[in-house]
Amino acid sequence: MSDQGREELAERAEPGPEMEIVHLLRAVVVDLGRSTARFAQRNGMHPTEVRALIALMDAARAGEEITAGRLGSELGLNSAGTTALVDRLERAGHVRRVRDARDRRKVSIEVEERAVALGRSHFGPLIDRAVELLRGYDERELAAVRRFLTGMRQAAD
Amino acid sequence: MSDQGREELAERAEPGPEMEIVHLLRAVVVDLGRSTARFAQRNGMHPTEVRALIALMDAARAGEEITAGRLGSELGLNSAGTTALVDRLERAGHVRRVRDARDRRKVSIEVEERAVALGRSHFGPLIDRAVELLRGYDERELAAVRRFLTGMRQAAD
DNA sequence: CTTATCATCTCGCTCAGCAAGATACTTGTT
DNA sequence: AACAAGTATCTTGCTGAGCGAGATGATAAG
Repeated sequence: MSDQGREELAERAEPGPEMEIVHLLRAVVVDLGRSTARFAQRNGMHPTEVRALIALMDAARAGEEITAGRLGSELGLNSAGTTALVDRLERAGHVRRVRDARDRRKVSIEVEERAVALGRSHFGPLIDRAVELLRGYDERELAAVRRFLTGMRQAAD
Repeated sequence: MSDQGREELAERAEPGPEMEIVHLLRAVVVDLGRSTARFAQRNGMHPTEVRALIALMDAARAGEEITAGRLGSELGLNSAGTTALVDRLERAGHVRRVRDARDRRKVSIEVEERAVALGRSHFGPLIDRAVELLRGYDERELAAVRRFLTGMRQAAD
């Protein structure tokens, strides 16, 4: 037990290459957050609105219809907040409400082309840069990055 | 010009292993954000307050004194918002104000031990998991992850 | 000693998000 | 068919984070 304690202490004192990467990942998360906030502000949006658009585009890419309620729970908003959010997005012309034909209580949210283009204009270059970087990687290096990110994703729960 | 357009279209249609990793990184950012939000809520904090604590601990690790003003600009808040933020953190006992002895206009912010422990209780396991994951990596794999993260950080500006 | 500049704080306001409840539609039961 | 219960969204009134403008206190320059 006291050996265990001493080992842990030593581990904290000596950073090592693993800790460097942990801090690097945190820095990436912070910096991407900042970049997203800048994008939001430049376009008169709240960060939550950007998060909503990203969630909507993700769903669209996966071929899923997304309703107001599902969007809200995805973002951790209650129903009132969700309604207000969709109102703002709709007023800004980023999104449109479509009443579901089968279950007319449901409202599915569709992203306007305009919003997709806007998002691409900001995140496109960033994505291009990432792809460019990764093109120089061989199979084992790609696998290493993939494994690390997948592991971090699971650890976040 | 139309050839260019067709090529671009083809590139979007065929994702490739690079795009998979880009989406994975985005997912990690989103999931870590969610995890941070959960931590904030469980402890009755606003996300901004958590961001502030992280910024303060970063500064402390780097051995820098951080003033109210510097913290505010780090977080993109104006002076009024910064004062309110520090008020809340101080009231919750996460932080204390210390008037600078040399320039008595300045107020440097110091993190209480309690807040450090709280942060460790949530992010500690996540960090441990990351270190554990990376222990299995050889030098080239570590370098690949490091290069990718560093590149993404630079691209975020 | 006066004026300019800087760091922080105070005041009044705006607006995102919450809690509670209303409205509209669907499904199951008798 | 009629009614009750459940589900999805919207409405209302409120709390509180953050902003703009300006006050206060401290330092620096003339």
